[in-house]
Amino acid sequence: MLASSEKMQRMGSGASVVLDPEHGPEAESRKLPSSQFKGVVPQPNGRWGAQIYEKHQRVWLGTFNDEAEAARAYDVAAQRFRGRDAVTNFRPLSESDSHNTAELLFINSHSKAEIVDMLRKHTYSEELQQSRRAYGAPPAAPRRPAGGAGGGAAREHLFDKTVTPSDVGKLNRLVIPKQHAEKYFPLNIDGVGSKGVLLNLEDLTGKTWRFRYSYWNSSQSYVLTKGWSRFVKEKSLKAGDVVSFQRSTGLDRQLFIGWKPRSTSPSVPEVQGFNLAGPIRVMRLFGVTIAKATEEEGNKRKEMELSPPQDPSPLWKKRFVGVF
DNA sequence: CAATGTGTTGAC
DNA sequence: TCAACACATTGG
Repeated sequence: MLASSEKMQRMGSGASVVLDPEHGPEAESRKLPSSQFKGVVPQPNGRWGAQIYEKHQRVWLGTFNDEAEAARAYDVAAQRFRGRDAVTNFRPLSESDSHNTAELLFINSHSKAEIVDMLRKHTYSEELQQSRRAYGAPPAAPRRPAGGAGGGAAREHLFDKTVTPSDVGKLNRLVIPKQHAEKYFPLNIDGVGSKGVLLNLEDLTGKTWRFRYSYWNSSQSYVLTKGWSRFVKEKSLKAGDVVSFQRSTGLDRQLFIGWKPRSTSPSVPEVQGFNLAGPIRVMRLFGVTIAKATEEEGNKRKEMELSPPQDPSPLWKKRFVGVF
């Protein structure tokens, strides 16, 4: 929604910078050349440092030979620290582009500390590259039919959901329980501003399913929307069936989706360790108790202005040492 | 010794 | 929040 306001941004002041009005020979090269990029500061040795501020404190993002490289580092950090509407040097990263989408998801899937660490070690690009193979993977990325045991990386089970009638109804959406959504599919951090991303998940047949994943402010819930109905249709999903989400533990963090039929047990359903407990009623999130009714249609409750699910960044008090 | 990045200040 | 600046600390 705010995309239009993403102008950009060279620092205004830079233009008129007076390059050292030398008084005379005495005026040594004392002044360092200031950068025209936001978050970039000159280093005595001619290199460039990148930094971002958070809560009155500077977070050092490392040093770089190339000024623009430092600026990009700042942009990445800004994206992670401040979300979609961060003011950046280059990026407005449109989420409609699957390529950028992948990067946004990558960024938001890592802690601030992790992102900063990558920037400082100059490994960000490399790690992003790997993540691309899992997420917004272009059709060019073929995958093994993940079937059997063998070979590749193992999968870790993320979570399951027993689908509700509305999950398989005409609404074309699957509600992902908040607790799981925020743990495994982190979206943009400032409550609003996240328009969702595309998730690629592979099923047992090796087919890749692409779902739009976003947060609905109106219902305070995370949902899979676009693409979901096709999955429901093809798998003939019915209320009570269980869908499960897994992820490769390998370097490529390919996501997988599976499902199994409803348990035959009439009372408390339970299948092979699957958590088939009923709908969530109450949960605590970051110390806030959240009441959540059963997923029903006319559940039009007023928005209750929860504190945004802000990343609890614990380790940004002073410096971050040994945090990684 | 050179490079890094922290301490600190003042402008915005 | 932010960059400028000085320099203590780090690392080879």
